[in-house]
Amino acid sequence: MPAHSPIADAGEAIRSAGLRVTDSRRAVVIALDERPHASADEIFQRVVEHLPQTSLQSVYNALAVFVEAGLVRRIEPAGHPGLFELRVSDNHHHLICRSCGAVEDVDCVADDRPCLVPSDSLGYVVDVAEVTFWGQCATCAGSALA
Amino acid sequence: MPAHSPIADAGEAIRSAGLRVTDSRRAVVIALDERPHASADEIFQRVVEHLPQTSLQSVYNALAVFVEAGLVRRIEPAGHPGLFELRVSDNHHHLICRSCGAVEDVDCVADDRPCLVPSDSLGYVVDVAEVTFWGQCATCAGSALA
DNA sequence: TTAGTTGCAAAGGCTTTGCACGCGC
DNA sequence: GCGCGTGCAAAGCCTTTGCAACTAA
Repeated sequence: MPAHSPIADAGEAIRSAGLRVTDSRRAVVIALDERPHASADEIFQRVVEHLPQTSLQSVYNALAVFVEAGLVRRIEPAGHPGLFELRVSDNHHHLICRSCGAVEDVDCVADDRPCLVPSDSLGYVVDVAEVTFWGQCATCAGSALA
Repeated sequence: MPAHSPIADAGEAIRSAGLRVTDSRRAVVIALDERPHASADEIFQRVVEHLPQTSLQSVYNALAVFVEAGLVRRIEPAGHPGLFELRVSDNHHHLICRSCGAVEDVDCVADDRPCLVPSDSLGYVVDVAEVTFWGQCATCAGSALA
């Protein structure tokens, strides 16, 4: 398992988003950095390991604030609890396994980003295009020969 | 408001999906046909107008069965209750207003469907690509000058 | 007839809210 | 010191589940 280049300074990331730095918030950022596409509960489990007195509500609270500040992005696979991911700047999409719920990042198909422009914006001011590919991962597709 | 060509025969649509036809199911299909992108509760409200004894659970039940049978598609805008739509055959995407929650259908950008193929499928067997454009509708963008 | 559906009720999961104490700045 | 953030608790919303009576085929 790669060291996936841990975040340099979680506190700095939080501060530069204009937010106050606390232990729990730092722990949430680190947990999210270590494991992208984690659910609120998974993040909570990880945070508690280091800060046992942390509450699940604080994690939700931190996540809500991060999403608001644009530090974190929330994705919600239909039928599964919401997932959170740290990286927000690049334009990537998601590949989700219907069977096991695994989530993978994939880059946008073309560099002129065809997916980012709707055929008719109907007067809408569009800021984000979210693309989700649904299917089965190699493992699940292999075990289910249906 | 156009008559949006009401569904010819709701019962037939249900039957050809291999399902048993009941009053509530027909009412759900009609409600969905009259108002695409409706939530389970909205559908329930409409169904109750004609079939007062119908329960919300039956609506959920019918919707679940329809989704399973491929008659209905479920979309879930982050932070909002799940929405349901009848048309499933064509390849269209959604434009969602963050402010008022309005949902519009938009066609896929290109006819060779660039959005349907991830840049790297990582061994996944992809069956559906879901594209959601987030933004603000003309009305909301106009009232909020932020 | 017979299996599939309904209606009623209750539980369940995920998430948000309210309030007093404590900590970052 | 001031105000935001935390922790604890409880409520909230949306959705699913269980079971007896009913209805489509």
